[in-house]
Amino acid sequence: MEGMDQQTRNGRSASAAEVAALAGVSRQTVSRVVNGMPNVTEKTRKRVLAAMEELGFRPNFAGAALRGGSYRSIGLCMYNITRVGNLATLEGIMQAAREHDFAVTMIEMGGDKPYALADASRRMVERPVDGMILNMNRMAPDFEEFVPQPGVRTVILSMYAHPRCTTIDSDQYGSCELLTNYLLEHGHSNMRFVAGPETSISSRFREAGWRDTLGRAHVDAAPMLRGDWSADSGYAMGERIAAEVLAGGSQAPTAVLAANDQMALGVIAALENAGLSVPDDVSVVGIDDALEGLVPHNRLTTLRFDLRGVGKLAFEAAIGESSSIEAIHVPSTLVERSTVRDIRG
Amino acid sequence: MEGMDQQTRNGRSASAAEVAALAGVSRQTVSRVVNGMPNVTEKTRKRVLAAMEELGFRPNFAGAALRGGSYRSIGLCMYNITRVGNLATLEGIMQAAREHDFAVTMIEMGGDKPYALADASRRMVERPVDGMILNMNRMAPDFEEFVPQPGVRTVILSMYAHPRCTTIDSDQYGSCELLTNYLLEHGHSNMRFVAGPETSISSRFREAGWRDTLGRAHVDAAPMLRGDWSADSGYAMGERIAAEVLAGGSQAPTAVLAANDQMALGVIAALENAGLSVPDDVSVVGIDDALEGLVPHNRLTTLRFDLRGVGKLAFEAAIGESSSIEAIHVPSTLVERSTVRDIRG
DNA sequence: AACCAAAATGAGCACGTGAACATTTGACAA
DNA sequence: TTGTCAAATGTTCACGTGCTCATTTTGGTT
Repeated sequence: MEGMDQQTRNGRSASAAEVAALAGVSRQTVSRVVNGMPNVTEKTRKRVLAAMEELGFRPNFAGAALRGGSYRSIGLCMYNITRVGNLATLEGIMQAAREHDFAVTMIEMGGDKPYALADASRRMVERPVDGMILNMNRMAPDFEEFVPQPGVRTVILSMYAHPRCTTIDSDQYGSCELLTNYLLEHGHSNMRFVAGPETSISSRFREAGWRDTLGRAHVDAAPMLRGDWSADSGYAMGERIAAEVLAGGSQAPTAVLAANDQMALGVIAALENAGLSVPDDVSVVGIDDALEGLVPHNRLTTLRFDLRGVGKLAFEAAIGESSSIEAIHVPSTLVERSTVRDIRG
Repeated sequence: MEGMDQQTRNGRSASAAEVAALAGVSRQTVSRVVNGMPNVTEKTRKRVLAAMEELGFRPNFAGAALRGGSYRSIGLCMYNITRVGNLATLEGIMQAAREHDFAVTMIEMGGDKPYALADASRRMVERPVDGMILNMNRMAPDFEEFVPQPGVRTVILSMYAHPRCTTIDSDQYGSCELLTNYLLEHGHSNMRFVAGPETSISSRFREAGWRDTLGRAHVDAAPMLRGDWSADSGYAMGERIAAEVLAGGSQAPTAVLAANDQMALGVIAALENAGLSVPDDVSVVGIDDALEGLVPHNRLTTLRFDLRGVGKLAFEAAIGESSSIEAIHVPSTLVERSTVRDIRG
């Protein structure tokens, strides 16, 4: 306990020079001990460590960085942490950072309107970071012409490729391609799609994946239903779908592809309330695999993104030496549970 | 566009000295322009700004911090970002940080076992931070004897008071006190409590709040049911409760207090599956208000924590000049929906 | 004892900045 | 023109560190 409350001169913590003076060695020897370099006698090392302990020595970050050049930290600019996907990505980034003994310096862009990448980049670059990851969940107005700060590797989380920065995202398009094919293979040629809000880029790519896949299979797409990601909006669309099913006829859908799990949950609730069975009457699939632990008896067939993988790749691209610019789409995995029935033959 | 791709010597970005040379002024004048100090001719200022633009000047963070002392950044050590509560708190912290033009430097503690506060503090303190917030969601083994790093204001997110650090948390104890009284006031003197896992501190405080409140009201507490926060564990407990209700008798419960919303959801599902009605046969309340948008027709009466408020207070305590040490418990708000029935009289 | 190589330690510089202090410039009144 | 004073600009120093290079010490061999 002793030596913990010592008043350090001037409010700053002790410097290596003071430790050196107390231990009776040179400052350089202290530096060697701190950095774990060889060529220090065990006896000397102990004396220095004791002095460090006594003074509560904290290596000055600025001094080290000024000399060494690296901050061992990457910047992360987030638009909206609350969104589930962003959170898991953040976790992937944090995990990779920990493995490399990096810290993550975060800033959040406020307001509701999409921010310019240049603004985020400028704010971030005045911080001690070795690289940066910019999250862009709505379309940034300056996406095409954005030029990253020289000397700071910049990675953008986006489905779109960029001429000067590596971009990374879950393969939103491919996810719906996969799910649509999955439903087609199970005999569901008449399906409904419940989209997310128009403003969301993910939503647009998911919709395109669904529409294009149907097109490639020469199946006509029924008019799309639009929700807002919430379970209640899914419920509302589910009521419409239930009416179509109950009305019968050749146009009656046999399956629903919802652009996220919450909406899928709403759709299922509406169908069941209308007296229909899932999957006996209608099959339903969602996207995100976000209901784990949240809902009892979760049985929704859905798609899981490798968001931690996205975070990990983003981190590695941000600190990587390779100057190659790539557009990486991380594939997702189908999670088969029991809301889809095979109606072939 | 011009001047954006210039090769900076040695990989480092241009220094103020180089800007000064190009602009034909002294380095100090550049410094004055950068920091917006007065006493610079408009003509000179323009020349300097042009030179900065041309060289892509980025003020060296380390140099400035070395001289100035402040990093305008606070450290945040998180145990598990994924937990819903932690996320909202993080958001509160980020928002407050943005208002003060601070960045947040995060590190995550890995592994499953509770980490020592001293470890987190040591790892954090070697980063450029002016203060730090330590999140402690399980009991840290060194909580009582922990001594914060000198010169770095340290705030702990915890229900327990600490002799040397300000602590802040949502009032977990008070939350269950409030809900228990709420149920009692509505005539439910026979209620069941579905607790979270034993390892969780929040869970322990919630349980104590429930138990003590019943004690103060001289009402006997029925044996506690233990879940693990998940909806499925709530469902399992709900089945037991349904059996008790259907068995009838004076010991049959009329209400359930679940320690979080997911478990409450599971309880409701089990009760309804057993043919019981909520709230006509049994009233149910949860805690967290975490189901918004996630579940269709959310009607759960629950309690909302002011997690953003917690984050904001934590940030302000971490950068505050006041050296007073407090234990702050942020109160929560009852969210009345329709899963509780008044059965008085 | 004398010598030598290797290990341990020390001295000095450079990093880029802000502040205190010193100097120059420019405008205006006498 | 000259003197005066404030504004503008320049000079020097210190911040705390890591690296390079110089010096001292150690331990073993002849």
